[in-house]
Amino acid sequence: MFHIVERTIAGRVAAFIRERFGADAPVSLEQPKQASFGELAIPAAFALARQLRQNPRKIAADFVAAIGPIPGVASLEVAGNGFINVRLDRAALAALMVAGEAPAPPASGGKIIVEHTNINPNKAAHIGHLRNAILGDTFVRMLRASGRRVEVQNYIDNTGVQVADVVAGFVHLENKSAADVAALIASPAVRFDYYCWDLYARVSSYYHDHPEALEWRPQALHAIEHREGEAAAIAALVSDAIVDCHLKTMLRLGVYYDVLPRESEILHLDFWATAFEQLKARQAIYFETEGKNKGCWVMPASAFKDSDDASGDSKVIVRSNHTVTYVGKDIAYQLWKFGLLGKDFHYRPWREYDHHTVYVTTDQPQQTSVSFGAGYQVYNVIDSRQSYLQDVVVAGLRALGYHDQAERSIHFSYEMVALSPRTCVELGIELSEEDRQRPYVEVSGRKGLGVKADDLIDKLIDKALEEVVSRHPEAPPEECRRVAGQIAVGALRYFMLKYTRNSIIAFDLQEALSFEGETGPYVQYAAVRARNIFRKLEERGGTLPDFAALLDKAALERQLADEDLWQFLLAASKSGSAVERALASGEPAHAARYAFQLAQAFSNFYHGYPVLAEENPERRAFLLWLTACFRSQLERTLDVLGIAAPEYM
RNA sequence: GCGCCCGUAGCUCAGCCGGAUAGAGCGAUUGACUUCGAAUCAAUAGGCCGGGGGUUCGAGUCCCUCCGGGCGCGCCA
Repeated sequence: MFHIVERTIAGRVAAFIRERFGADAPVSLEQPKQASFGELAIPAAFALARQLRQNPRKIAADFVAAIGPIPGVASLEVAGNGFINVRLDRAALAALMVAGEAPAPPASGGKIIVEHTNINPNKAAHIGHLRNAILGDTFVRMLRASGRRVEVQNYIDNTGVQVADVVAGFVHLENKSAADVAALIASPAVRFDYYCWDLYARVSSYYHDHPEALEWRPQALHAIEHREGEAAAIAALVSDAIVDCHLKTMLRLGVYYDVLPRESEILHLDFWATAFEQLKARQAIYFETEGKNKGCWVMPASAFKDSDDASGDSKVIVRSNHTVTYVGKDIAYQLWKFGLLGKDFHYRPWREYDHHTVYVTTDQPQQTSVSFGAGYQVYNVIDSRQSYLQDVVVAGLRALGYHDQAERSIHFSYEMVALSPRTCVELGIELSEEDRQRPYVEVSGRKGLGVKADDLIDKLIDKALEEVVSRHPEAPPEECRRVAGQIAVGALRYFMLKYTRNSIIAFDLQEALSFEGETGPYVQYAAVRARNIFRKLEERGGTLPDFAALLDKAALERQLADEDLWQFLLAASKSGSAVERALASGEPAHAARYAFQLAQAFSNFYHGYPVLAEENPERRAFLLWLTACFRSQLERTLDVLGIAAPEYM
């Protein structure tokens, strides 16, 4: 509700600046440092001062004198050396809220594609993947909450080196046939993704000890690419089974996808050939005739680097053996995402969730009429280590003349998840003396180490279950387990979200398992307590008062004269504003922080104002109504973060 | 060597386009359960915002430089 008022004020101020000063300054509203300064501050006078070469304080004074009344605003005051502080009409804002939140507008605007997760389908997911998926999924939820149309893609590299290595392991180290692997997948006694996790580690160390074995890799890759023989059959079995494992893991966290575009279809539908023709025709790449890249098609360094010196290394797109690099395929894929390739996949349903179907690409024409891609804007959630390659992809678009699309290709980058030294020790990872001194240890490069996503979730659930059972010994076990699951997911999602994207997370088991302080469970607990007040009311045979009848403008005016109550209401009105801010800054962490602040405000309110014990009827109605506001905003914000509000805790 | 990121309280981090007295959580110390459940709340201590220069009415935020740390820079993906 608050952001609607915010928007009204910003619009009115911008219009006023236009007509009076003839300037088109963008109007931003800030939150004043202190609550006593009012609810909003307009710093516009500073920008105008520079333009008009006048004292900002004087401009602010003129401004306040001339602007006239603004709906929802009680007063404007000049403060500091040129701030204009806004005091809202408390009862007016509250009356809007009593009348009810305006219905969410239908999804509008161009389709936004968010690609995330993108795990190699050759082994179980680990904590680094969790950060990717949680970040991507939360961003998707934020976009949808603000009325954007979104399509979620999870790219599957089912023909790459990592799959090939596991295939080589099955063939050469384990002498398994496709039928053996199929039996392994079907066996209830085997966790296939964990099995492959270990096998992949074994293959890697075997390569290390027997370098000659490395030739297995190109053999497997060739077989997979041409769909020949046992190796190709095993590769298909492995990647399909592992994709199912990944989707199941992500489902535990409430992460869903719309479509799984696969590398195999990019190959077999000749996406690259089409992109290659475009790149050659527009001279975005050229055939190198000399130097170390002789015989390759390359993109000049000047296309993707700022420096104008041509000395930088150009990027090979097509190798001298005529095969295309990863970046080349990625350019083709990015073109498809914008509907610029002039080609499309075919699609078939892959799996069915609650009431949601995930589609997968196929090279065979289908009956279904679904379509994907052709987005207006594209977010690629990929860790920051790949920013160089992402730059090359965007440069490819630009070199083809697609400047707008290049602008709307956003590398939604984030830093890695490392482990804290003590967590390494706990997991039995040997550390050098140097590592022990570091704040964190990067571990994902060390094959077979690291923390599996499902293990972590299980550990969190066990811990939460202990706490739930100790508090509710009488509750049925399955119910406790469900609540524990919600708490575990809340803890994990919040932990991954509370850091801004380019902060390295030093993952610490103890810290992640802690349910106190700035955590998901803290926010969940606030939501539970808000709900409990209404449950208690019902248990005592009370009924919900008619808020609209009891809380007229005069009543709201009386109640909101209490500064603390006004601050509480204000906090509870800002969820829309917080999501918009998080979206604008591209930081889901900002939404997470708001959730925490809201929960803090409620806990504070909870202690200071016994709602049900209140005897004055108007006051009691108001406190109940405020509780309802807190409750709906807490639940709404948790939902945007992908965190459930449990029945009890 | 080149490019990108980071350096803020003992620890982990916020700090929105440059604005008012730099904020949280954890840890420490001290209080609050006969109350709508203490997974909570209140209070205290803790800061040369890595160093130095600049830009201006005004810098944690922008520019330069130095120091310290991380990550990239393949005809791997």
